[in-house]
Amino acid sequence: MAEPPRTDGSGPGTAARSPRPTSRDVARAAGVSQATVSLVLGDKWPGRVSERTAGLVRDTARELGYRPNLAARNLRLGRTRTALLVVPALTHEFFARVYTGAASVAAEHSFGVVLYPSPEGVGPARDPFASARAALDGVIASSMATEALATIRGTDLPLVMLDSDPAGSGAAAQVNLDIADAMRQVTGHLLGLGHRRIIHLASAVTSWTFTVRADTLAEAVRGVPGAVVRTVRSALEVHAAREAAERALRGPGPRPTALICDSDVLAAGAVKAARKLGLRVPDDISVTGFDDSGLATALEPELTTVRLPAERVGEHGMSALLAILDGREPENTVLPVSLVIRGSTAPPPA
Amino acid sequence: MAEPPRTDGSGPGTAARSPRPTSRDVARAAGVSQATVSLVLGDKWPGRVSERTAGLVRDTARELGYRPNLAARNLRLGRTRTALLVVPALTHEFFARVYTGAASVAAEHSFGVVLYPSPEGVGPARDPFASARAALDGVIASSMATEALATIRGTDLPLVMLDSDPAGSGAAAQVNLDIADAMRQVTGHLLGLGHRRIIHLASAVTSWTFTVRADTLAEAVRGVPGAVVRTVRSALEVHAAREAAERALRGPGPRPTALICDSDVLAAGAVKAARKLGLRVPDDISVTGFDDSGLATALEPELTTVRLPAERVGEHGMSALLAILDGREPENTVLPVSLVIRGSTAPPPA
DNA sequence: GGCCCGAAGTTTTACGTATAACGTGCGGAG
DNA sequence: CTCCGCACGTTATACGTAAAACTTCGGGCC
Repeated sequence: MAEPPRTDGSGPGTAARSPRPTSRDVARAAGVSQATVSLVLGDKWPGRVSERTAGLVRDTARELGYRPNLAARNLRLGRTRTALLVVPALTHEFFARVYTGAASVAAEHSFGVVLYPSPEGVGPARDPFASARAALDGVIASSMATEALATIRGTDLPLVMLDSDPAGSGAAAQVNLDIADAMRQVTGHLLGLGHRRIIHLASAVTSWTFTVRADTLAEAVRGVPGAVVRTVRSALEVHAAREAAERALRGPGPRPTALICDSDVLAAGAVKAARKLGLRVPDDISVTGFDDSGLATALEPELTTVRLPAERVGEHGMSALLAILDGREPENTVLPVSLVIRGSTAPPPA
Repeated sequence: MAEPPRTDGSGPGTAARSPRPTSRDVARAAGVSQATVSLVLGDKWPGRVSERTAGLVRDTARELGYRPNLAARNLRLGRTRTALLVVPALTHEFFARVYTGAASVAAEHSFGVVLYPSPEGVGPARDPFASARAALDGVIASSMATEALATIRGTDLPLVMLDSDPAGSGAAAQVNLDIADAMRQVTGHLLGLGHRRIIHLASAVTSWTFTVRADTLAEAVRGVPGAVVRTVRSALEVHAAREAAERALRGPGPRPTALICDSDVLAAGAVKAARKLGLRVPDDISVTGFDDSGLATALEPELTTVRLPAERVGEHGMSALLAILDGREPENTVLPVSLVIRGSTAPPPA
């Protein structure tokens, strides 16, 4: 015979706890059947139960402090109204904002969002699904979280990809940022100011967006006489960026007059490198960021940067997933971005 | 009779999906009973099943792509190995790091962490538990997430509080940062440099830590001749902080020579305010931060700030929760902090 | 030979919920 | 009066898993 959960202290999760009341307890206390309780509390069958009984049941449930057992409900329904969001790291403001957006749309539809921040560096690459500890209805994954993608594809869960190659991502839907446009705007801005020697300070991670950025940049300067772009890569961290930028600025030949950075963090490093070399920003050298994170306006001068609608990415991702789960056709979105011109860019020195 | 989940498209979450194989399917395919499959895959009863059979089952499971249904497992076991982490907002680096720490310890024990970032401003205060969409074993909550606390206390879930008043938090365990010591270190550093007129730039949210900071600060300057601290409050945002700091610096009487800020974000605003008033940092005015977030080293000068072991907070919080669930006595921790002296502090002008 | 024992499975059960299927009175229409 | 239909409940299942309790079989021991 199966035994009830005991308080045998045989491992985490087995401590004694006063057992939560079940719908059956509520039923007993209210003098109705368990089904009636379920009917009332689910209130999706209007008129199925008389107001009198319904009120009684609701009161009883409140008194007993009844909370439906989600595990049981999930099992019964075969779905969980829970989505997995796979991102590289939450400490990157962009992804924290993506989560926020996704969670807010989810909440509107009584969905939950559980995170899988793929472990950086340390620790073995774990199984996103086991780690989530929740039965999932679908997955939203950033293409940046490269390690986890293989595992995810191994399931038949509906998948929405964020910022991934539109061709062959294997996802049921995609939400992309118009990165190419962003790069065109940045380049246009700098070329317009008169810059010709440009450094592209990029993240060390080669993802789809890196390729797009580099390619767009190359194409944008093509045909502009004297314009040259050199790509330098760095870890996504201020100090690493400072060193990379310093090396680049110290390189042989005429000094570049502008730095296009793939994130505000990298831009912060670039600014520090410039200062260290005695260059004023923006008088001697222009710097652009990417993300329009909190950093952008905290720095001095404030960063000219590309504003990314991070929350929108999460919202659209979640909406697309909901559409899929609903049997509707999901939208593939390309979200517009905008260049925010602040104080870190100016015409190059004469 | 109960019906199986249908693909009737009657709402989100009902889309057609190839049904996942169950342990029974694996059993059938392997020619054993369902119980055997469970026994093998749970592998916690060594020797219970012959190696031959076990291998067969494992192979079959792999072939079919079997993944245990967590909802069913959770129901059966009456626990979920899932904890809820309640924080104000993930976009604050500190809390993102707390999450990271908690999630890493959780992962080591096959636990999951689901987040409840209490909605800021917009939206009705939702039910953290309903929103989590997961059956929970316990809760770790920051005292900053004031709104959600009442709901949480309404349950009998084991609760670990972060940064809350040691007296009467109602939690089974606590993890605190030694905020008082931090404030003493900061004040000592500034007083030692010769500062006497100090502004305390604090967050607008009145939580336990605010009280501790203000009190400690007041006590630290007590008895130091001529030393005075004035508290100014601001939203946790660069621009708001800049304005608040500017107002404070423009106030009547001799100008303060140091600003103690309750977060790096506030410090960034303070630095901007100083610059706007034509004051050099640190020559004319000193500024200290709190958190040692990415901002601290991105700014120029780099911030003298209090380093908070955010990840440790999450780790200890999770460990304490695991201890409770395990029936062990949880540790109440007070984590040490350290002052990191960088370039934003110096002796006051002569 | 009788008996007990361990090994290796299998059968059975319960977890708590949602809902299909099934009563059961009562009022009104024919 | 009969019978239908509605309003309001109740009964009975099934979801997939873990594990206790039971079965079967072969061997060792006295």
